[in-house]
Amino acid sequence: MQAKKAAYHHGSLKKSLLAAGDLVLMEKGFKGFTFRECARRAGVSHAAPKHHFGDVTGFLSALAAIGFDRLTEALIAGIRKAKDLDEEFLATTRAYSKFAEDYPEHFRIMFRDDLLATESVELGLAARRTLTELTNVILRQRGEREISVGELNNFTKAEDLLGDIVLGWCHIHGFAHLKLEHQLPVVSKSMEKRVIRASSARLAQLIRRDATPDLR
Amino acid sequence: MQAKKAAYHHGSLKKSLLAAGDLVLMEKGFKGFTFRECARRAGVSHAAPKHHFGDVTGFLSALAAIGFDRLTEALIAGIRKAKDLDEEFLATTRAYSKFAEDYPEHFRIMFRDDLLATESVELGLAARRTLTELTNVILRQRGEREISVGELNNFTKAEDLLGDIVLGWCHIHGFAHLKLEHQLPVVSKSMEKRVIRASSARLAQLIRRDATPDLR
DNA sequence: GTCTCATCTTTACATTGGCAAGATTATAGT
DNA sequence: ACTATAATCTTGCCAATGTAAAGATGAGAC
Repeated sequence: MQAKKAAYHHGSLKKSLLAAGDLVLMEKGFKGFTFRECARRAGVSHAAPKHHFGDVTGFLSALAAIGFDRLTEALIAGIRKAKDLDEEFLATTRAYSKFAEDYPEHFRIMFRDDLLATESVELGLAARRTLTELTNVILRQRGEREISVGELNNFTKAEDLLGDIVLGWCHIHGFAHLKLEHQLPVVSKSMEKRVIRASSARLAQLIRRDATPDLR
Repeated sequence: MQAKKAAYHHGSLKKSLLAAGDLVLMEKGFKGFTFRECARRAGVSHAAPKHHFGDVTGFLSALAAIGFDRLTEALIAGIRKAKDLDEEFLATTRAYSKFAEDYPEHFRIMFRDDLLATESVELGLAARRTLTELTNVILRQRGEREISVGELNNFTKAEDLLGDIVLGWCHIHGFAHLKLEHQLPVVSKSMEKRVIRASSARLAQLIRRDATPDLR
């Protein structure tokens, strides 16, 4: 039945470990996340992961990269559904926040500089892909052309654009984070929805107004 | 010399443990934060903390409460230095972010719902004191009278005020968090300063403009 | 066909959080 | 003042963890 018997050399252990870690993170949370538990699920000894990820930091970095990729996809999917610029910024906020709710433990490790190997190129790339998507949201609000991941570095050097990115991202991220950690003064679900709708709309208007002041 | 010899009953163990935990958190970070290490520093056995804090969650909650108190103080101090409303919102953003930099590990556990005992009354109170301070920042921007901690519940029921709080807090918190975890596309220190100054100013203007549209 | 090296296992160790049972002493009741 | 009770703290224990070292296995190069 199973293609891979109990071979001494697993064959695709790295992938299996990542899949296991992904599940453990979702099922048991970061508290129950353990190198040994992941190894058990992958059907190997507890010392096996070392050759593929080094220490726990390296392993978490790989999982965080998966998280960023998933966030990027969630943003793209959310944006696609929006039918105009007003809706798009709100949709981005919602997609970002929904990701945090769907993958809370991923979200938490993704933004834990002390737990990650910041030199990891795949993690850096994944994070930049997400940032590129967010940047493009801002660029569309400003009525400017979109960019690719490779152009990100040049574009963040423009101070006014960076200002809008910070303005937008801080709001989006802050909302998602505060909501995830239950720090928002929640009165009711429906009110929260209206509030974030209004906030997003006002912020989007601010970005567009300042970007094209002559239109008003 | 030392007032308290090696008495079987420590006398003020709870305080000593909190002080020890505070130090451990700052010196070793959350990774090196250990129940036993804190007990060692307080000069008691490894099982002593249980009677005062139950499990680690309870202990962390107490430390998080200290963090919120410190944040509240930092906000008040930062706000005091500002000489007008424009500066005040920027000062709040800076004070909030500076706190995250000064006490990164506290900041991290303060916003980790899964690690804290959400039923802790002292933690809840400390968090509400911080939120009250932030609310008052918004209220002053809107030209309305300030509130005390006890009034917080009533005020967050007003949808337009809550909208402004969310707008302001998400920006302030998002910036502090993203900066702490090194996710902001930083080009240079000076540019970052200018960017956050501009962002804060624009947001403050937005809050004031919408609150008093007749003044424009 | 042999050699080399990456991959994986086994064993070992220091450390952790939590539990349980015992020691000590503060406090309250009489 | 004496005693009982409860709170506080210690000791000893357990299963589990991350990391390191040394050994086993087998894939691929030559």
